[in-house]
Amino acid sequence: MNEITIERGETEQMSASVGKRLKALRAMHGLSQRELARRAGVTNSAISMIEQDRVSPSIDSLTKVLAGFPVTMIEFFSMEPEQEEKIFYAEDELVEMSDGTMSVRLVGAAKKDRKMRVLHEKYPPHGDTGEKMIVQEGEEAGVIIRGQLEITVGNEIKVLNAGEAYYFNTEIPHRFRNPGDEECEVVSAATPPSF
Amino acid sequence: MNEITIERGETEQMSASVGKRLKALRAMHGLSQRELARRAGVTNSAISMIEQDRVSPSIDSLTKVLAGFPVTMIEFFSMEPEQEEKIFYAEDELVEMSDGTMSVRLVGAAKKDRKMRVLHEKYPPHGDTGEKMIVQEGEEAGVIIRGQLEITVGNEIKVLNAGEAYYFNTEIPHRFRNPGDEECEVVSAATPPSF
DNA sequence: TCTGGGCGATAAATAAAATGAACAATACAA
DNA sequence: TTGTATTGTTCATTTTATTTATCGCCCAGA
Repeated sequence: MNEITIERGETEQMSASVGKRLKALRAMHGLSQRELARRAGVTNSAISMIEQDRVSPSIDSLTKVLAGFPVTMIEFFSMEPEQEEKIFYAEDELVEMSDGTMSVRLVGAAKKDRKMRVLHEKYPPHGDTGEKMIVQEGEEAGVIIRGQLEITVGNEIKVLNAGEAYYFNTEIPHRFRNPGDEECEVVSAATPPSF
Repeated sequence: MNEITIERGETEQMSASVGKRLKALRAMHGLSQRELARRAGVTNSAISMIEQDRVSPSIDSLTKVLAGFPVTMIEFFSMEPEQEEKIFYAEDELVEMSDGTMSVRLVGAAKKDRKMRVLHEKYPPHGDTGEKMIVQEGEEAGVIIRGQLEITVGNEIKVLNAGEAYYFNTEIPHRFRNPGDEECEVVSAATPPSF
């Protein structure tokens, strides 16, 4: 096998950005290297070296460092060094995803790499997500604002009224229906976002 | 300072079970230490030592090892079981998290290992999350149902009215305030859940 | 202008992890 | 039985990470 002589660190794959991640995370929390070092029980030098990607920290030391925030290992690796984007949305800026019958407005459509799908929904009288049950990996929750919503989850059915709420795993087949003669208004959130 | 002589590995916190995790993962895949080592491009000795928790692997080498399956760092640290739970919540079943001034009701409080924090909030006139800005890892979104809500995110401030919405990263310092004389009703979602 | 303190980076010394070459224990075939 | 793999482990050595002690820089305050 013809090996190429490489600079240290070239093998890095996902851990390539450990330094950048840590630096960004520290900036977000407004801590200096020394302050973080003190909280984490390591030296500022170690943090300096890690942030420059001049070393690949051991699980032990990275765990210690992250505990200084505190942030878990999972959160750390899930974190995407991101930046600026749209924050506020006027009612007509919410992306309309109407399928003809009901009104569905997506919050944060402009946001790249969203971790949730938040919707402002309006079911017309007798509006329905359809006969065939929905199945997706993830979780969904919502609050009924106005009117009534019949929710079927697995073999459970319930009509929720204004002020009531739900939270379930979307792997279970489910369906939403407005059984009343009045429009039903709902705000829901789901993760991970299916769109 | 009176140090206690400790066995190596006593400092371990969350990384304490790295060895067990790896061993279990390898068993699941039916690989020998040497076979995994070959795929991962490390030595079998390293894997042996890691599985015995006699060393704390560097991010570099653990990444290499996990690539042999392949399994991501996140998946590795996420390995856990799950179960069933409550789906529907009456209005008075939403867990009240009032801090005196404003009404905050948590959807899905009973659900273990929730990935979101969905709230039905009611800000009294001039209700406020306080002077000191909130900073947390994650994302938050919401829809204004009734009244007005002034939201400060970083150095941006905006008053949102009924039907308007927001979506932003909670690492950016932020604050919520009801500037009006009317109660403000909001449904919000955040991930990961802070409680 | 000087001083002191905090900042991040660095060099040399030390501690720890990864390698390479063994080892004993097991299993299985000749 | 013997021989030959394969398993996981151990140890000496090499390589890498972390600490200790500094450096130069910038800035607030005397």
